[in-house]
Order: sequence, then structure tokens, then C-alpha cells
Amino acid sequence: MLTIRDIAAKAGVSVSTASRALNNNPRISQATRERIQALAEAEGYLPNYNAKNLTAGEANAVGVVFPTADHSQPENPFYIDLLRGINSQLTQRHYVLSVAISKTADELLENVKSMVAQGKIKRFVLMYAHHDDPIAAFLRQQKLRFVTIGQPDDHPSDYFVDNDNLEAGIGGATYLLDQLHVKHPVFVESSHNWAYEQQRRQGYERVAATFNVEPLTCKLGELNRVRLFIKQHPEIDGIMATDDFNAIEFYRLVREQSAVKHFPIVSFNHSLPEGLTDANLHSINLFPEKMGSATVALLFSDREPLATPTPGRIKIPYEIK
Amino acid sequence: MLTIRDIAAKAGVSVSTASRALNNNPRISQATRERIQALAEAEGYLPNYNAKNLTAGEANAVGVVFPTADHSQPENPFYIDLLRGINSQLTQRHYVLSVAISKTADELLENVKSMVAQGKIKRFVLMYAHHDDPIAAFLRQQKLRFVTIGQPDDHPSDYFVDNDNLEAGIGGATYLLDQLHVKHPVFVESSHNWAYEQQRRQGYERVAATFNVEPLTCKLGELNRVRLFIKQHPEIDGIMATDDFNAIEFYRLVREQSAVKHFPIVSFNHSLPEGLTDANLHSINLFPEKMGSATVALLFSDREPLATPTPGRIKIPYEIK
DNA sequence: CTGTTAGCGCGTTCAC
DNA sequence: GTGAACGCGCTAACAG
Repeated sequence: MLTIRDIAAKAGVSVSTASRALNNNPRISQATRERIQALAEAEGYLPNYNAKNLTAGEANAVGVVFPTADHSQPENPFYIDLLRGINSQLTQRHYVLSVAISKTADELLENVKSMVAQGKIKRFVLMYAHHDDPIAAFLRQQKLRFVTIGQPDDHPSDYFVDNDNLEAGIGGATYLLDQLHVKHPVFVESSHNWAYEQQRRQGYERVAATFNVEPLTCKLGELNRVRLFIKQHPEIDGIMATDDFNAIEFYRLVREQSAVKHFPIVSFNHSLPEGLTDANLHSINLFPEKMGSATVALLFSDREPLATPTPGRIKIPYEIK
Repeated sequence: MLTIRDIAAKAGVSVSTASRALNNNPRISQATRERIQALAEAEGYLPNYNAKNLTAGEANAVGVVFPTADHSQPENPFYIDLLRGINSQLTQRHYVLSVAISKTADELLENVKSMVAQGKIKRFVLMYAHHDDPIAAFLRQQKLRFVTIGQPDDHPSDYFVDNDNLEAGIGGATYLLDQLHVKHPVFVESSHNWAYEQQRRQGYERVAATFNVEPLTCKLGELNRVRLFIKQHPEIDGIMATDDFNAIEFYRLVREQSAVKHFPIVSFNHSLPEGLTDANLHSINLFPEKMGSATVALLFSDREPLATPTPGRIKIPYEIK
């Protein structure tokens, strides 16, 4: 294995000079710095990160924490795209992505704790934003850097990356009413009262007010209750849902009762493969990969100041397709 | 931070004795070994894995490689479950799960290479099994340990974990014909010719022969071709598909042409949320979490010999629900 | 600007 | 059975 001593020897300098040159230490002259970097490049030298980590006291790894199934739906493709966005940025920084994923919250916390204690991981991404999250609490207490996906409403000073869900709700509802000519839209959400759902609903309600239509909301859950809801609202001619899956589930129940023709749907996440449904589905793309990239930018903003107007929180735009 | 010197001091022994005691070195007497381990436990000592990795020349991390989108569908929830199964085993071994995920195969290979060169990761899981995979080739050449998910038909000596897709195909088809009383089943597969699809199809074909029904297969792809296929086969009264998504896509096209009543479906992976479809869907559970656990067992079988009859390949059973 | 030295925390010689 | 000393590869403190 090629070590720093080897390239120091070949360059005819001491090890520390080589080290400084490779790490762009300003105390090294431009000339020798470039010479050594070129040599290292030519020789194919790669630093040993285990050694680097030992001296740095910090691993070149970011812990990425999945939500548990009771809190969210970790199976959602959204998370895979997010992962990809995060990883693309991490590899550029020579960081590695370590995941913490588990069925129970307790195991998950143990997972994170051992990452911190034994592995010296000091930066984390929580792919969710929950109230009273024990993992966030632990990271805060240890004064470790972390960024959440979604706005953590109980800890406003945390770093987070989010979509502007309110605006996306407005955009989606406007599209549904204006472009798709729906007269009696229903807003469909899960039974979980997640923050992003509420924000999207607010957007919907605002637009409804503008268009002078009565806002109507249905929470999913017990099937017969939803069926009854649909029976009581035969006027519904379009859906806005918080999620593709929710949209399809509701739509299916509508179709059970009547074969409608014109029935546009606007929902979020773009998470269903093409051809899976005959619904007229317009899914709002929230660019999970971009969110992942932005997350990493925020996570490293202590080293690489970012150019955004609002440091600490980044909003990713959306797109209706 | 509590180091090994601290607990050596508290135990009144030298550092090396402490180290040996903690690593169960037989040269240490049972008594002192237990005493020191108990002390370390009590004091909450945790070894620094960065230091450990440096001396060991190997990181306590396993690289887990996602397929690229052109080869498979990384968004499939299957992979999340697999991840969870892998991680649960890794945490027990004080290992960390590092993912490699990328859009392009080139980037992915770079990702893996830097994990090896810089991070000293020496064990990998490929969550796929492709022909002529450059990553597998690289790992082989570097003589690193890796396990693939699915049988790599071009390199029979590789380690892999798989389902018995043939048997699952037989079981599923039997269930469809015998329990669900389908007379004219069609086998639906993707256009990719993946190995596991062919194996499942073989199972289907065998059962078809037994039941004296003509085997019928439809590859998905161009919609109008599939529509034509359906039109030409009005006798079809049940589906066996290689995947829940494929099943639903085909079923939708069937429904386009006629409102059928009794139309059972058997497919694989159990990857759709409940309530998403009104199809009579029986999805075969392949226990991805179990596959993940087995994968790790295989990956560490050099250290912890496994009790399976066929070392090198593990088959996970299936379940029809 | 550059070289010398001393650790980082651990496992592992090699002596006793 | 136990301890002292060294080295893993690299960075940082102290020199010059």
C-alpha cells in the first residue's frame, strides 16, 4: 500500500510537508504544493481514512437514520431517492454513508449511539421530523450536527431541509381547479396528522377559498367510514392527496361506487411506477435527490459556508408534471 | 473519552493485559479476564473503532451496493427490508452498514473503489446478481469477500443468498390453480429477462403441465402489444406475475377491456401497501429481512462457520399469504 | 516555509 | 501469565 511516507520520499520532502501539501495547508508554497499533489496523483496515492479518522477523532461517515415503520413508511421510494441525493454529495467529500435502520425505536437509538461512541460519527441525517424524537434529543445533548428532512416543529433551531409544502399545496390545488377544471375537490390525507400533510392541506384550503369552493377533507383509515364519506359526497369530481398511495387508495373506493369518467388527481411524491393505475394522476415532484444534496450542504455548512439566504433551513422547489 | 489505558489502570494491570482480556485472548487467566471485562462493562468502556480499524487494516463496515435503475428497480421496498435485515445482523457484530448507491454504473464503481482503497472496507453485499457486473469483477480481482442477492449464473463459485424461485414458482402456480381454481392462468413478467423471473416461470410451466393447461406467458412493455395480447386471450381468468407491480399493471389492462369478477392474482414480494388495489392479490412473501440476515451470516462465514448444509449459498423459504 | 518529534488508541510482537 | 515497547498512517506541536 502506498503511504504518505512513500510519496514524501519520492518527492524528497519530509512527511509533514507532504501531509500539509496534500491538505492544502497555506503554509506550504504554491510550487511544492502543486508538485506534491501532482506526484501523489500520478503515483495513485490515496490516503488511508482509518488513520486520518484516528487523528481527527472523527470518522469520515455520516449516519443516515431511517424512520421506523410506526412513524412513517420507510418503504416509500422517496427514501431511496433521498439516499441517492445524499450519497452523491458525500462521495464528493470522501465521506461514506452509514445507515441506521431498524424496526423499533429502541434498537434504532442503540444503533445511533454505537455509531457515535465507537465509530466517532459526528454528523447525522434524520430522514424524518418527529415530535419528541429520542434520537434527535440524544444528538442535541451530545452536541452533534444533524439535519432533519422536514421541519421539526418542536425545535425550531434545528437544521432542516424541506419543501415548501404550503406553497406546493397551493400550487397543486390551483392546478387541480384551474387547469384540470375540477369543481368539487376533496383533500385526502392519512390518519397520522403529519406536519407536511397539514401544510399541504392549508395550501389546498386557501385555494379553495379563492375559488369559492367548500373545502372538504377525508382522512383515510377504516374503510367503511371512507366508503360512507364517499357516498355522502357524490359531488366529488377530483382528488388532491398527500401522497400517491393515499390518492390511489381513495380513488379505488370511489370507483367501487361509481364508474366516473373525468376524475383528475393531484398528489405528491411521484412514487408509483408508470402504468400502475388508470387514474389521471398528476404527481407533484418534490425532488428528493435535490433534498438529499441540500441536506449534505447544510450538514457541512460549518466547513463550507453556503450561499443561501436562510442558513439553517433550505427549501426545495416542486414541480407538477 | 474512556480508553483502554483507563480501564487497565483501574484494574491495576498493563494495557496489553487489558487488551488481551477484552479480546478473549486465551493466554489470560479466566479470572482476570472476567474481572477486566466486568470492569470495562461497568465503566462503560467502548473501544474506539477508528483505532481498531487502523491496526486491523480493515474497517468495521460492510459496503452494501444498490442496483442501478437501469438494471433493476432500486425503489422497490424489497431493498429497504433487505437493508433492515442486513443491518440488524451488522450492529450485533459492531459493524456499520455503508451504502453505495448511484444513478450510473460508473459512479457506483468509483464509489466502491474508494470504499476499498481509502476506507479499507473489505466485505460487500451486492443487492443484485447481474451478468458481467463490473463491481463483482473488481471485488473478485481484489480478493474481497462479497455476497450477492440472487444467484449469479455466470460465476457459480460466488457466495449468494437467494430464494428458491423455482420452488416458489411451483408453489405459487399450484396455489393459483388448485386453491384459487383458475383454469387459464397467464404468466406475466417484465421485459428484462431477469434470472429470477425465468426460474419462477419454469415453476409455473411445470405446474401448468401437471394440470394439463397450456402455459401462456406475456412480457410487459409496449402497451398496445399487451392490449392485443389480452384481446387475443379472452379465456384468461387469473394471473401469475413475477412482481406485484407487474401484476397490477397487467390487471389494469385486463380491466380496461372487460369487467371481470373472479380474477385471482398470485405475485411476489408483498410490496404494495394494503388497500391500493381491488385486485384479489396474493403476494408471495420472500422474507427479505431473513435474506438480509442470511447474507451477513454468509459474509462472515470465514470467522463464524455456519451450520448450513450448503456453505456458500443459502436459500430462504417463501410463504403465500 | 520546511523538518523533527510526539502522539491518536489499539493490537501485537518480544521479552520476562 | 503478564508487562514494556513498537508500529499502524497520519496530523499537529514545536523547532529552525
